[in-house]
Amino acid sequence: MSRQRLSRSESQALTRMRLLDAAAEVFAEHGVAGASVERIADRAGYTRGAFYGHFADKDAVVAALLEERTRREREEVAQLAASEGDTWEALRSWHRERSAHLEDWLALRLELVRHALRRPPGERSVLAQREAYAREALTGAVARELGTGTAEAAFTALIVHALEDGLAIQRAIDPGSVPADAVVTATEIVLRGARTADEP
Amino acid sequence: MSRQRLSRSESQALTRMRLLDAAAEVFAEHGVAGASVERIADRAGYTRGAFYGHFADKDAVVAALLEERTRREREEVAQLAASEGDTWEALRSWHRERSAHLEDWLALRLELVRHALRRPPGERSVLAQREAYAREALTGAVARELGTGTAEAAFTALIVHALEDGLAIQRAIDPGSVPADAVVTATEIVLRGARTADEP
DNA sequence: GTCTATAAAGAGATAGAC
DNA sequence: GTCTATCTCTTTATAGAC
Repeated sequence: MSRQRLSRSESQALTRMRLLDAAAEVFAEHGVAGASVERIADRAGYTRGAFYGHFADKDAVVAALLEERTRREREEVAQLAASEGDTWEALRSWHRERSAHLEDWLALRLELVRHALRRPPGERSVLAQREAYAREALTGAVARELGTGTAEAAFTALIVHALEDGLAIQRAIDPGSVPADAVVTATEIVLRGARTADEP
Repeated sequence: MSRQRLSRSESQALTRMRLLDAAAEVFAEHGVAGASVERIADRAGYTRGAFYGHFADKDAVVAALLEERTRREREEVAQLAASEGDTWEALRSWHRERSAHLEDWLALRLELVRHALRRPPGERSVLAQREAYAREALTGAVARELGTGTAEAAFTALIVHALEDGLAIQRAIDPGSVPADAVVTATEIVLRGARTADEP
């Protein structure tokens, strides 16, 4: 690598990645439907010709973006799960980091959710799998925290997972009314409630 | 009213309402940016001429829609709060009813959230006020349920409020993994956790 | 008030030059 | 691989008829 001339496939991949990142930004700003191919290419520093050299159309870039983000997230989660220390604490700091770019993240996330929901149920699988995977990881952490099996922990994990979106929305709408670490505090409350439910 | 000929202002208001309802549907299906004025007018049974007779442009109908839905929700919440019976149970059944048209509701809701987030923070007030009002109503109900003051109940109410969006998203993505009454069950868990937190 | 007609701009997608 | 040129279709918004 370093200062060497990029090989053909490397520069190809670079352009593709630049276009993907640009698309993510423009989607977040204007929405998928409101983002023109020209704007995306322009943001990446190219013209439309380059765009169509890498993607068949706008839908293709949405699909590619969803898969790329899903893959990236899988890697991050896998890393968290493999870490030796406190998995729960690791997940917490992950959320804290995310809250720094919360608005951009939420905007893109809502766009991808909306886009997935617009197609028939059978074709929502990429997003559904991403969600399932994230929830599985959370379920493991919750089960460990509560000292129960995964079956009992599943619903609690769902709540925690759902809170991430829900609180992000509330914080984006009115940052003053939602603390930056609301997810962490809320998760503690939910875990306490789940613990109490186990011992009636 | 009844079978009498509509007055001028009545028929005017009727057309406006039809256009608003049509806009809500089309926004939910195609997104605000993906919805053309012609589609909206067509859905309402008119042509674009009628549309431009009532709204300056597409942004105007989004603003009107947000205000109209906010007003409608305020009335519903006010009715709930005024009802003699168990306010909490009334809120629950409200959620249950909503889950029937969950996808449509969520689609429109996410569109309006996205649209609000696309403008500068100062201009998000209509949605922010709507959220604040809903949360206030919830805070009252939570305080009564926990037997605490509103200050202590505020954060718990925020969690419950956020869960509504978060669980709706999860259920829309994969209905099989989220029970229809998940909000109710989750709320019970959260309340239990909040109660335990009060008595350390 | 709502329709039809139309002007003007924007966007998707392809073809050919380099 | 990426650019410029171009074709076509869609959309916005206005103007004038009824």
